[in-house]
Parts: sequence; C-alpha cells; structure tokens
Amino acid sequence: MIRIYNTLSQQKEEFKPIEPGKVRMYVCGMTVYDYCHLGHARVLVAFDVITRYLRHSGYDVHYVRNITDIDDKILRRADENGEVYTDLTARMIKAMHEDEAKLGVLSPTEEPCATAYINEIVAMIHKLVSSGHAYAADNGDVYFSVESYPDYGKLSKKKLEDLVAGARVDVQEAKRSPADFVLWKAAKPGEVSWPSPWGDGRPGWHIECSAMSNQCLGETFDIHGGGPDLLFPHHENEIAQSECANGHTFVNLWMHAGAIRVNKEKMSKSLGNFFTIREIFEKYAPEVVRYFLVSSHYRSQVDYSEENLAEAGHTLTRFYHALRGLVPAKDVAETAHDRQFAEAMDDDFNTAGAIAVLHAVVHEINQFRRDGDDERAAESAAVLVRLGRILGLLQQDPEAFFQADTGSELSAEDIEAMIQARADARKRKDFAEADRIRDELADKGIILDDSREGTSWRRG
RNA sequence: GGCGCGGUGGCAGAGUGGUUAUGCAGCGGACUGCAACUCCGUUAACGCCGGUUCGAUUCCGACCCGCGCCUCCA
Repeated sequence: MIRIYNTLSQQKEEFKPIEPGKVRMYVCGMTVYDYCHLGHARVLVAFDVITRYLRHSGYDVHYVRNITDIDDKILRRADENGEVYTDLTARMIKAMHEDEAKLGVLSPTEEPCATAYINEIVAMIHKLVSSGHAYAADNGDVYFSVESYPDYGKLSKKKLEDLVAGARVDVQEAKRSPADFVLWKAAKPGEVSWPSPWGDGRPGWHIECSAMSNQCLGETFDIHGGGPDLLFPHHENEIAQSECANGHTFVNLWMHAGAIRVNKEKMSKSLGNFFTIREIFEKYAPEVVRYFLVSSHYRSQVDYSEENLAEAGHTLTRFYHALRGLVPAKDVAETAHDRQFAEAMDDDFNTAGAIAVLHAVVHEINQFRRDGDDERAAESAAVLVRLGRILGLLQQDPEAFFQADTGSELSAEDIEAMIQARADARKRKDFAEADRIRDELADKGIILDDSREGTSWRRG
C-alpha cells in the first residue's frame, strides 16, 4: 500500500487510482525561454522517481508533462535575441531534453505543447464564458471570474477576501475583481496570435494546463504535480477552470516538490540566484546531481552548496566502488532489503530512507568481498543495482563512472602507464618514486585504489 | 497582515510514545612499504517552557527562531 501526501488534504493518504492498476498523472513542465535550472531538475527528478516507483509497484502510469511554448517571457526573450520565437523554443526544448537525459529522467508518456492545443483551449474558454464563469473585458482580454467559483482557494488555503484585500494582487481596471485572472490575452500589434471568438490573441498560462490535461488524461485524473511555487496561483486556477468547465472534481491528489535554496534563499529566476543544470554539470557528474536531489525527501527544502554536492559525489563513489569488478548475479530472489526499500518508498516516496537501505546493501557487499565470497557479493550487487534502478541511480558500468573523461590532460593509456611504472618502482622497493607517481596523479585528479588484485584508478 | 511548512548529534538527513536511522567527519583497531579504499568497533541529537503519560525528541498548548506562498517563477 502506497501512502502519498496530498496538498489538498494536507495529510498522507492511501493511494487509490481511479482505474485499478492505472495511474494518470500530470506535471507542470517548463516554460521554454531559458535553460533548466536546479529547481527544474528537482521537479523533473522527483516525478521521475515517483513514476519509476509506481511502475515498479505494478501500475501502468500515463505521465503527461507539458511544455509552455507561448508566453510573455518567451516573446520578450525572442525579441531581445532578434529571433523568431519558435526558434528560441525549439532550441530550449532540445536543451531541456539533453539535460533530462543526462539526469537519467525518463521521457514522460506525453509531452504536449500549448501551441498544439489552441483549439481545445479556446473551446474550454468558450465553455467558461457561456456558463458565466468567465467574461470578455473591454480591452479584448478574457478573464476568469474567481467569485463564480465558491471553492476558490481550497488548495492553497487562501480566502478570497484576503486575496482581494492583498496589496500585491494586480489591480487592473478591466478586471471585475482584482483576483480574476486572464484566460485569453488580446494580441498587441505585430504579435503572434491565433483567432478566437473574442478576437486574435493567445492563451493565458493557467488555461493551457487545464485544457491539455483534460485532453490527454480526461476530466478527472489521479495525480497532479509541480513545483512549490506553482501551488498558488497556478494550480488553484487550474482547479477553478477545470471544475467550472467540467462540473466535477479535477484531480484527486496534488503533489508539490520542495524548493531549492541557495545561501538560505529560494533559488528562482526572479531573484536571479539560479544555477542552470548545465553549469552544475561542468563541475559535477550528472548522476551526482541526481543523487544529491534524491538523497533528501521530495517535499523538503534542500540547500544547494558545494559541500553537499561534494558529499553526494563521495557517497556515489562509495556505491560504485562496492560494485566495481563484480558481475551482478541474475534472477536473485527478493530479499529483506527489497522489502525494507519498498517500505520506505511506500511511505510517500521516502527516498532518504530507501537510500539508507542501499547503504546496508553496500555494507553487505563489502563484507562478502572481504570474506572472498564472490558469489554472494554478486547476488547483493544485483540487489543494489535493481534498487538503484528504481531511483534512477547506479545503472552505469562502474569503470565508466570512475573514468568518465572530464576533459583531463591525461588519457587512460597515460594513466595505465604511470600505474605500471609505480608498480615496478614498488617491486624494487623504490617507494620514493612510487609515491612521487601517486602524488603526480593525485595532482591531476587521479585517485589510485590498491588491492590484492592490483591497482585500479578513478577520476576524483 | 493572512495562509502554510519546519527547527534532530560537528555537518547532511530519515524516523519513532519506551529499543542502532543512514552517510560524512571524529575516535580506537585491522589491512598497507606509507597512504587511500575497504573491514571491525565506537562517541555523539532531538529549539524553549508547560501539560497529558508509568514514560515524550515523538501527542497537546504557549513561546522563540527559520523558511515558503500571498506577483511571472519548478
């Protein structure tokens, strides 16, 4: 039995999909005007782990993650770059897919783009206007009337009067209420636009997700997820739109990832303190970044720091070290560790607890190896690799992980030659020379591991 | 101001009404030419004050502190 924390009820609930054995899940994806940052990576990885675990548990998961490919920021950035906006979005989508692949994030089942769903979006807005939940304003925009939906605020626990009273809500004359939000934006001269019953324009952000999820997953589905800053107003607005248009529950379970922080501040584009994934990849292997993200619970806040990433790298090294030189056994039966792992994951995807089980398996492998019991070590290695797979970790060949060339001046051949020279020196008890070689390699980031079978190396 | 989340050993980070989280670091030992890696053993914690209880880090209440959302943001 899997229990999942539901933002709507603010507690963990037993997960029961609408259709037995099937999970329909929608996660808000990127607005593609820039490269992915670590916050995006967190959401990507969190829901990737969730999808992997649900599938591992036997569910057929239909995972939809949208792409917002039309938006103010996209048009502004394209304008600044002096390029057609579709060139910008195509480039960013490609970059996002590259980043995802490096992070070991599996492709979602469907990845709808907003611009491919204009008809559905217009149809949904039409439905809302007809039923009195939305109105066309004098300026050509169409707004959702928040007052027409009594449950508004049920996800974010906000009261409408507090929102209206709040000074930060955009007070715009065309709106009937300050809390109303835009469904359709009238095109400015020269701007890209699509035709609609209210004139040429383009969709607002919130309605895209309502229309696309409706189309891809139906009017009611199991799980809707996203980043923490989407809870309000984006997800609140999605609920209002979808439930008013369809007349029944939109989503059963809402899941939100925790924020990434940098120096005690939220990492975000508006604060300008964000790191792109590719910047981080210049210093740390993608799997190390993934490990860092997976090592704490998906709902907790995590602090990005060099120390934390370095520790993640160290730990991952320990895991691969245990696997090094072993061929995982085939068809290993379920073990107590598999059950402990599942117990942790069943409890709201407790990856930190699950990783503790991985450490126990590593410990076991090392003990078997010390005792020369290669057969049992190989069996435990198989357990480690299959549990790692559920977290999207430890799927590389250990040598590939250790010796991945990060643009170092030394080739594998150079290193092997130096190791041989050191072995010769050791044989003739010229330890000064042996240590000199070891130090020289260390200076260049190569760490040697001596064992009874000989010396292996890795890039540190 | 409103709403919400959290404060766990030197650090990171789970969890629990009474029993070892886990990792890093530290300490003692084994291994090693010396190290690293690995192995064995080990120290150390639950913001503050009350309450409930045989017993609370875990439940309840007050307080202090930190954070998030309330505006586009994952």
